[in-house]
Amino acid sequence: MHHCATDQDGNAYASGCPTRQALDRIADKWTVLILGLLEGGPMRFNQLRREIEGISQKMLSQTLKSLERDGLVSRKVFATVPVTVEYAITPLGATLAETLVPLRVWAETHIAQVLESRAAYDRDESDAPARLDVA
Amino acid sequence: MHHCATDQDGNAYASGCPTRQALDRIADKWTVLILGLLEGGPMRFNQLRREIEGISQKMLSQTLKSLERDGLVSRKVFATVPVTVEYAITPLGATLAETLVPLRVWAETHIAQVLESRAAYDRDESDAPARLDVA
DNA sequence: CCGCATCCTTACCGATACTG
DNA sequence: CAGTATCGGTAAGGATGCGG
Repeated sequence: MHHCATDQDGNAYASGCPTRQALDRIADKWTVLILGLLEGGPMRFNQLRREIEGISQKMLSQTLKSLERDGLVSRKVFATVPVTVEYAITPLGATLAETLVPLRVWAETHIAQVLESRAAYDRDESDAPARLDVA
Repeated sequence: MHHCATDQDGNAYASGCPTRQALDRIADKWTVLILGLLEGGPMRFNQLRREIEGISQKMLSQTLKSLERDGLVSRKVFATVPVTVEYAITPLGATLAETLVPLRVWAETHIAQVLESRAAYDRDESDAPARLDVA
């Protein structure tokens, strides 16, 4: 694996490397979810809001704006009586969304193992308290 | 796309859905980078620290611990004079790391377009401050 | 060498209120 | 309906120092 093309000083992941930049872009609570939804077709603001449980209006607005800024999502306004705004994924955004499909598949097939491991770890922690603290 | 198996109320992404849980797991600054490095073979603590530019000792320690807790990374201690600790990716972690390869590829091939779009957006912003949208 | 504990500053993000 | 603006609590995370 070659990691990072802009590697200047021997580090696999320099701070300005494309992987780091892409990660900084998508590594938040909502970006991937929004991209995943828009992959299925254009949606309106409050439609997205309803679909994504727990997102605030502020974060949805903010995330959509940054996605539009980065050319991953497009925004179209319709001058209807109460104004209508439709968000759609761009071709560029679609290429990104595609790379994230395996992640969703992994989640559905492996997340149970993760949760199980986590529970086991926590159980051992409380069984052997003398190891780290208390005592 | 069917999105979420645990969808109870019509939402595509319920808060307890596997995709959300997996996202919460990897959506941080460092997890994906560490997984990517360990995919190439076991590494010691300070070795990882050197490879990942900008990570603090605290975050590396913290992230490794949570990865171990979730069964994605294993930790092995060698009782050498100054103690040696080796981290390795687990089979489960490897399945996750594999799903993230397309993301790194995407980053290297498309991040330039994103940055370009971002620059164009910011340029238009300052050119036409009174403008809201394009109808 | 590995990693935990503490302090402290920042930024995230939800709640609320208000505009077009 | 589709946002923006502001406030404030909280948690992420860097810096430093200590311990095994």
